[in-house]
Amino acid sequence: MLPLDASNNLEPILSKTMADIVEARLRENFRKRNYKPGDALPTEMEMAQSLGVSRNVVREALSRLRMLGIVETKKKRGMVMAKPDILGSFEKLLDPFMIDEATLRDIFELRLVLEMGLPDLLFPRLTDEHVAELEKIAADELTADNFRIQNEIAFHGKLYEITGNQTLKRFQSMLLPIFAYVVALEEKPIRGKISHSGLVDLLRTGNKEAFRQGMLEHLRPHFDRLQHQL
Amino acid sequence: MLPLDASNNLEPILSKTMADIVEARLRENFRKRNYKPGDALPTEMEMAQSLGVSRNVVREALSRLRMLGIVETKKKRGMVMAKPDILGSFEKLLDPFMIDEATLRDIFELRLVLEMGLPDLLFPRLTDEHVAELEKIAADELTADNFRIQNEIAFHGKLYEITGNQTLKRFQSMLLPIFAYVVALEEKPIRGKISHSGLVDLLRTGNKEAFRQGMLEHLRPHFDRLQHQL
DNA sequence: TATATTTGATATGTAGTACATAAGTGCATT
DNA sequence: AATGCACTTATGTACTACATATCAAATATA
Repeated sequence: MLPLDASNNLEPILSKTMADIVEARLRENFRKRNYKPGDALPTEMEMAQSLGVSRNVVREALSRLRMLGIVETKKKRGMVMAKPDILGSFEKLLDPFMIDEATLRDIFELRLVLEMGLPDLLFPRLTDEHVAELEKIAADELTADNFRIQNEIAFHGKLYEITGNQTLKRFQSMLLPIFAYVVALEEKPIRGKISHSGLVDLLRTGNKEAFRQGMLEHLRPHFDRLQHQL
Repeated sequence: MLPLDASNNLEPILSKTMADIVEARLRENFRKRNYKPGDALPTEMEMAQSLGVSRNVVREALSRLRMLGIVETKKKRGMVMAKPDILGSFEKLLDPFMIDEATLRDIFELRLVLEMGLPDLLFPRLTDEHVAELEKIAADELTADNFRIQNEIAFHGKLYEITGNQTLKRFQSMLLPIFAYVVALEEKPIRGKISHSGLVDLLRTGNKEAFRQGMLEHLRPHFDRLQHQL
């Protein structure tokens, strides 16, 4: 009655638990049958019986899928597929506290790359209102140092927001703690030669590449740090 | 004996299960005590008793953390903290099959942004050997259409690889299926004016911005599609 | 007939017991 | 000291029991 399917190409012994196997089988099934959000699923007992395991094991597997938002359960109604909030789940993992330094640095670089590629999404969707909003934020740039980070976040966050790409915006928000963490690890905070106001001016010219170069200057201190690590 | 901590700012009623609560409490504890990989954890029974819940509930919560690679368990040795493989877990979520179209499109754009920001990581770390490897891949560009996608993947994948940023590289690999999926959704496959060979030539000049503009041309068909959706 | 109420059935959520299995620990024997 | 044995312990799995929420059908009511 072992559900260990014969397709089990003998990989490194790694002892999978039943819950692991059931989880995989369920995912596999969902995909094969092309379940869509809202579709009803069998009951826990039915799954347990058809897989030949205890309800306990099935519940452990379902608990995982539930956490990821892949399925939802109501008391009597049974289970239904749900549309998982990918980024929400991803957020649970992006805790600087449990990421090794090498990966933190990688993510730091990833953010820089995003920032440099952003203009190509930004400019096609930029309006005068957007520029006005950015200008307002940039005007607060020179207040007390306590709020400097806040202001950084507000300004760059706004840039992502303007792209209209919700996923990108949320992704950036999630990277913020990591960015802050890595920056805090390093020594003195240096400002780039180009300020937020300078960036707004470049935006207003409508010259995408000029803006990109401005952004590069704005981020220069961070890029310079990277060089030292090579 | 309700473990519902008072810090529970009253959010929408959302009925959390005990497993949800225990999971949150455990994470909270791990962070508070600054557990590091390898540190030993209490036994399931101890957790259950100290939290006032059944071992079943604790196991469901631990099962989730285990899936994410946050903890590891051995038969008698008890549990220890582990270093989670963020991207590995993220991969489980990035299945085009269960992501809604809006998000798919967002991710598609995200990839384009990455590609356009890449030069700033690429050039500082580029060597002659890298260029040679890219050239070799580009040479295969014009073979049968069956392999065109393969070749695309190989070339762009190589670019990410050259950055030396493992996380970025893996992230890009994970986005590939989504990219392919979205492209397949759209109509005719059009090639940009600039081929891979053209990009290699630009690389060789050492002119970062020229290369970036080349990349923009290479990706032009994709960017154009975006415009239509605005 | 249509609406409201009650009742019953059902699936999930939680608790608890039991036992198999793996893996340390320490004792005993050589 | 090294090997082998029994003992202990924590996880993995199975099973039972019951609370709770909710759907559905039957009943009562206007």
